[in-house]
Amino acid sequence: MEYNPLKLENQLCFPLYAAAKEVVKKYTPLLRKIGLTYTQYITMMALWEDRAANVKALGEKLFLDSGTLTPLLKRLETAGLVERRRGEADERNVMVTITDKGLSLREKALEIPMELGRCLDMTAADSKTLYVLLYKILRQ
Amino acid sequence: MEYNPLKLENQLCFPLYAAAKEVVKKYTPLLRKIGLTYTQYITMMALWEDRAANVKALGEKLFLDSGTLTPLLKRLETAGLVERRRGEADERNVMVTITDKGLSLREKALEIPMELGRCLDMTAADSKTLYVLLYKILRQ
DNA sequence: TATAATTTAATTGCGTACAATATATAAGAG
DNA sequence: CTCTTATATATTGTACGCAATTAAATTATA
Repeated sequence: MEYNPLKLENQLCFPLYAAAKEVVKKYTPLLRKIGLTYTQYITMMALWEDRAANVKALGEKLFLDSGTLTPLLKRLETAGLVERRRGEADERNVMVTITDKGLSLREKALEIPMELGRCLDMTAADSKTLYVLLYKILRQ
Repeated sequence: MEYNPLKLENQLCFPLYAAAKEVVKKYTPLLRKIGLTYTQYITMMALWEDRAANVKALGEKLFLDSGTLTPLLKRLETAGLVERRRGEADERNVMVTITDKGLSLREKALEIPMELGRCLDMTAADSKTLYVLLYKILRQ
């Protein structure tokens, strides 16, 4: 029997693609409670770490481009979670700053990682291995 | 220093989400040559294995629902790669059948897995480990 | 066997994703 | 000090991706 490189079962990318979607799907009902999508959630996570960043820096951190971030940030702004302001020194930059409301949302989000962990059910060792391998891919 | 569950660095889902997108992005220029998106590509892969399947079966195999598949399959039909026909025994089903053109596209796609492998650059052992872990997630 | 419950796709609405392009600002070259 | 080049966002267009709903066909049940 000849090896078939186009068999779904022989793909590495397919389970990567599918697993990512399935896990994001598990987040959805949890994030709904705090009114965020998954992409908005990781954006807020970046801003919970550093209260301000320009679009470019956010994009590099989150692996997203302005085509995704600009409308997303406008939605977060409409929700009162962030502010967007053109940079004063360099007007090409748009500084995104988290608001008090955005900061306080963090308290409500604190339970989410643990709740998700419960429905993911992987050993610590497997999680660590997976984590390392995924960052190997991201570093390329 | 207290453990911060909401740090991007401490997430497992984030690199999963980001790596999946990055890998799909690597496929894009290769798939463009044969006129497919990544999702269309895995759909064709399913049909290269089994020349016909209904939407439900495709959805289960590919982890996609009809909201994604219906318009995607219509595009593949417009491109002449598949045919869609209501089932005769059970008219709820829509049978998707690959055309000759769809079958012959497989030849052009044969190089893609190897080309991608070259720009992914993981050891066989790492690939295998990752594969197993991703399917652990998918089985839940 | 009439009716209720289930199943299968399609549709709707919203939010990503991203390539390609446009626009505005800033930096660099001559 | 112009003119070119580079940089940072925004916009446009296409294609997902999925929750929720709808519609039609089938199956189960009283």
